[in-house]
Amino acid sequence: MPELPEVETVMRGMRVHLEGHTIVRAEMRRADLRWAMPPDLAERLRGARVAGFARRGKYILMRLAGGVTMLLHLGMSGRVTLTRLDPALAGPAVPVTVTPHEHLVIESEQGCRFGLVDPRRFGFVDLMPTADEAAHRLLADLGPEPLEAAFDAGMLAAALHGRRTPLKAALLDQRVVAGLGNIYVCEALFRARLSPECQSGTVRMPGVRRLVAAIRAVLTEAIAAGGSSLRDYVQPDGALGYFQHAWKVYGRAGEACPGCPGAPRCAGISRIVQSGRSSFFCARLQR
DNA sequence: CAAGAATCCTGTCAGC
DNA sequence: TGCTGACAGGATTCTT
Repeated sequence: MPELPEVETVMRGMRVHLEGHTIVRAEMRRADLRWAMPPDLAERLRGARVAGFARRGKYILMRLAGGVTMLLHLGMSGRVTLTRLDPALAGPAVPVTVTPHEHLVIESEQGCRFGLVDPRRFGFVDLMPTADEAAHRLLADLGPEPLEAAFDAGMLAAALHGRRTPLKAALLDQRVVAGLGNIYVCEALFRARLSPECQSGTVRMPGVRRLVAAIRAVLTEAIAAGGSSLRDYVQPDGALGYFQHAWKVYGRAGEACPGCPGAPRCAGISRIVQSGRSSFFCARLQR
């Protein structure tokens, strides 16, 4: 579920509430996520100081002072809750989540409680030496970070070159660019006026430039809005992201296209299925 | 090799 | 109200 903007929002929340803290309690309630959590996860977290956080694509990296990194992926339904245990400390006292789907709980000496909730259990948690982060099998093949300078039209054009797969599928491929998911690919393609069905390798340079700009813009705006809330995603403090109100095409099948007001030949927003996932687009505007 | 389908799992919602 | 089937933000693995 969570795509780059939601993962970035969660990571920032963890940074604010946990950085510099010392873990005093860790409890693994259910280890069998997509892949099993390391059996010794809880004991390796206990006593560690949280040194800092990073994000790579849709992955959160929590670095511990002892040279260990906890890798966290939220899958489709993963959610993080952060609550204050001590009501004397700043911030509202939030009731502790009661759900059978809270699989990992971490508490800090400074009074923060972290919970990982994931009903579908497509997410996962792993540990690795911080020095080996780049070589982790799930991180090693990731493409460029779309909000970093290295991601530009030349790089994207090279990644798309020779590909016959539909553009939609290429952009969902985390080796092409890291962090995009179904929602933001649909939105970026709409902004770039490119069809999700067009063959990746045939997109000309002006289109690739529009696409790079559109990806950057939609992600930047979504992060500023705290991500998109739908179904079960909320920010770690419980607040709703509000970027879902800014969607132009995602989930809007049958509605009028906001890009061609009054155009007689615009059939509105279409929904098609590509490699098992819904694509939303305007067939008049996106070619 | 590359493209698409199947798969993991649970919750929600539309339609009958 | 209750049941059934479709569908959901992901990413790997299996088929063609």
